[in-house]
Amino acid sequence: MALEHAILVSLLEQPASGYELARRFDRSIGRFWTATHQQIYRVLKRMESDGWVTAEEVGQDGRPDKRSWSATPAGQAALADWLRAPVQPEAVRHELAVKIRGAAFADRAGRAELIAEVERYRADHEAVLASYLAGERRDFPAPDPGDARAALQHVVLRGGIAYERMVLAWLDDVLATLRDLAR
Amino acid sequence: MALEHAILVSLLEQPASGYELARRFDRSIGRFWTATHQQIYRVLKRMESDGWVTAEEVGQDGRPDKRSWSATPAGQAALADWLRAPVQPEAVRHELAVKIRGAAFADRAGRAELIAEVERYRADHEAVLASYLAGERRDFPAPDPGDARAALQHVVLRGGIAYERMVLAWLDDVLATLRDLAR
DNA sequence: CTTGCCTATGCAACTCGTTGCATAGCAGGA
DNA sequence: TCCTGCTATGCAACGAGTTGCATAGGCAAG
Repeated sequence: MALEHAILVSLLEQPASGYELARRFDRSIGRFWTATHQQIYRVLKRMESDGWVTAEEVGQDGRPDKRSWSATPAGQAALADWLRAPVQPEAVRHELAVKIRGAAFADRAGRAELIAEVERYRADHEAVLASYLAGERRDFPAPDPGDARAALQHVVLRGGIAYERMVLAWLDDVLATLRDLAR
Repeated sequence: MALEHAILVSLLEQPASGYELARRFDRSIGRFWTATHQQIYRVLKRMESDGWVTAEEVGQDGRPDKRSWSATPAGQAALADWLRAPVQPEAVRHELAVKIRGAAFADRAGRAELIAEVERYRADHEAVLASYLAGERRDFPAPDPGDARAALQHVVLRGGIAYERMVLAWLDDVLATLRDLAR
């Protein structure tokens, strides 16, 4: 599994507590790798016993103490090994595609409800695209050819933007098809 | 979970044995919903006890007997209920994106190996796109406005085609970015 | 004639991931 | 003052998904 490696990347970019990691997985990283706080805490513990990460107790005032995690050299080496391994074929789970094919076996009312649901779904993706574009303007206003980390983060973000644009165009195609059947 | 519903859609399109379903999940349906034969057999059994599907023993000569499954009216009703429910947010697991951000913490040699791996990955997606386009020519040579099932299958396939084209364009962007860092 | 592959179904063990719950201090609003 | 919500960590139980293996007949190639 690769959750370990996603955590390593995140910690190398910036050390963090389990809680902070969980929020990153809700926001930025979670766009291409989801994880709940439970998984993160459990995996961090395993990674600690493997020597991939170390924790430092950080006292805070006005807030509970936290354990700030960093990747160790052994962790970075494990990441390097994993980078060299072949990319696993993705396990796709595209629920909406199943529903669209399922619409062939629904009645008029069911299809009308599906159209409404696709519209809601489309609005969600429009919001995601807007937040990606805002993030791009904020974090990458001018390309810096010397900054490898920024260049790599930016190309991943461009992938997210391209994905969302593709999804929106396809959803328009889906809506046109569904509406055509309703006539 | 939605594996039940993916199976219902597939059986409504065409009754099948567990084995045949597994092959469909390897090929066409598996492009947007993966499942192994183990999962399929187990879920079919549960669906049978829920009354969503029924089996018919089919003797074959030259081959082992099989159990041909069909969706029941109760199964079709369950599918209709599910179609009406909100689409769950997808759990994205995009390993390559993690690796690309991880490349910021790899050395020259590691990045060179990642470039080779991305090229291999790109070739895979090029092959998938070619097979989609061949399938489109084969199955949808001329649009038939009266055939709802075909129209819906076609729009899902167009989604797959759009996805693969987007991925290929993005991988070119990724390769250009990685090669730029190697200079 | 043996070896490997395809059809066809299934059990058992395991890992991964989710859900529900618990604790605990502090901040801000009704 | 009480209630809600945020930071921060974690246990326990469950369900989903994977991996390895087993069985069993037929077919084709070497």
